[in-house]
Amino acid sequence: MEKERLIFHVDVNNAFLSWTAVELLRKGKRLDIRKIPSIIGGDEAARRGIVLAKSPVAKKFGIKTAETIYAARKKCKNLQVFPPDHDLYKKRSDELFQYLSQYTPKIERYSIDECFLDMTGMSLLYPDPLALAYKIKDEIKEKFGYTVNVGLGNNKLCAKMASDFEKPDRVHTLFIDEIQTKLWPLKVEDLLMIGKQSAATLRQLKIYTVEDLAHADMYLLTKYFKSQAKFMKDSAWGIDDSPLETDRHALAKCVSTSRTLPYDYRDARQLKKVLLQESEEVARVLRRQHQYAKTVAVTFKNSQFVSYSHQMKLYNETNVTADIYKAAAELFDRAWKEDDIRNIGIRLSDLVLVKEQQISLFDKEKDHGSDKIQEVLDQIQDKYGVSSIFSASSLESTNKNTES
DNA sequence: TCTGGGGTCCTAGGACCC
DNA sequence: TCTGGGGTCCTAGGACCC
Repeated sequence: MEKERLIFHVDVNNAFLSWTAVELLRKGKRLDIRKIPSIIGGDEAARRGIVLAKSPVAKKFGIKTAETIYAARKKCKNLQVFPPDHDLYKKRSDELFQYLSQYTPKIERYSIDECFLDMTGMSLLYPDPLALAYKIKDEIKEKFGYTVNVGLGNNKLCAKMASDFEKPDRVHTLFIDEIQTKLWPLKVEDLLMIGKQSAATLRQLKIYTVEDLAHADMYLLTKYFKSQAKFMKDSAWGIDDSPLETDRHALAKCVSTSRTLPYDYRDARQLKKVLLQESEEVARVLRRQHQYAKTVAVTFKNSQFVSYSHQMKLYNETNVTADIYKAAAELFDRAWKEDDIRNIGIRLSDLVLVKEQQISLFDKEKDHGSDKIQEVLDQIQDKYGVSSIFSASSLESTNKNTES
């Protein structure tokens, strides 16, 4: 018989807001913004005005993550809005990951503020899992000044569902023998991977709770959810065999970036200029990870909030800015509907770790040469900023096509 | 002062091949 | 005379996560 697994899920409560609160206190601010109606929100003037995180008090006013700050203010007049600080969040996230790594090397960084820990077979070291969970929770509070929820389960799904139960600053379990009492009473949309669309379809099928889903007719589910049906039904029974992905980041499957523009652009040159900057950014991420991309995509969101995209497969994988920009510019020319563009982005996918070397020795040498040059350029840019050197030539040469 | 940004995975349809 | 069909690759779009 296979041994039962034991998984912890650690989830920072209101991460962006908590981390900002701790930082403000550290800098001498008296007020703890976790205790007032407050949110972390994007820059409204830059048209990024949505709620990124909310305090428990703000939540009581009915404020929801991802809604507009405008809407949030309507719900709460004296709402305090603080800007995000992504560098700070990255630092806090690294720090937390380092701290948790002392308990097990089998740790998955699921997102900036969530980790899975595989504590299977560690009963000699930690005979009481629940006590360990409380220790972790309390240590984090004492050491770092913010609270977390810890969920325990026999797999990732259950651990994650458990950490979501009651917040903040709590430890919960959802072991396999607790599924019927703790999971089944929940609304079906509370289940991981059941979003708005799926929930709406399920409602039409008169499936409202996780228990309803657990007993739903498989034939009916399959008709509406195809291959997802089995996954959904398994979830309702707390079944999940997925392994921890300890090197998730190193094996990224895609790298992307996009910008909401300060106003809607309708000028090819202006839009391509943004694409060039974005090409540089995503290319550098690839180079840092020693990855190469085989597929390049350009994504658009127009003033009507309609999204569309075009992608193409390259003959040779690359992480060179000029190659990526060239592909992006070509895709732009093919795809852009000459509408007003609110957001434009680049996505690189089909990533590989090692470049498949080209036919001749000569090509190899050449590639090595350009890799070296690129490395030096990256170092200079790291030191003096991205705008210090820029291959303006690549912009000029590709721009000619659309100028006229 | 309306609606972010970075990801993963799946599906459907067309092209192409045998 | 009445239109196979399975497999693979590629692209566009969408659902879902934090």
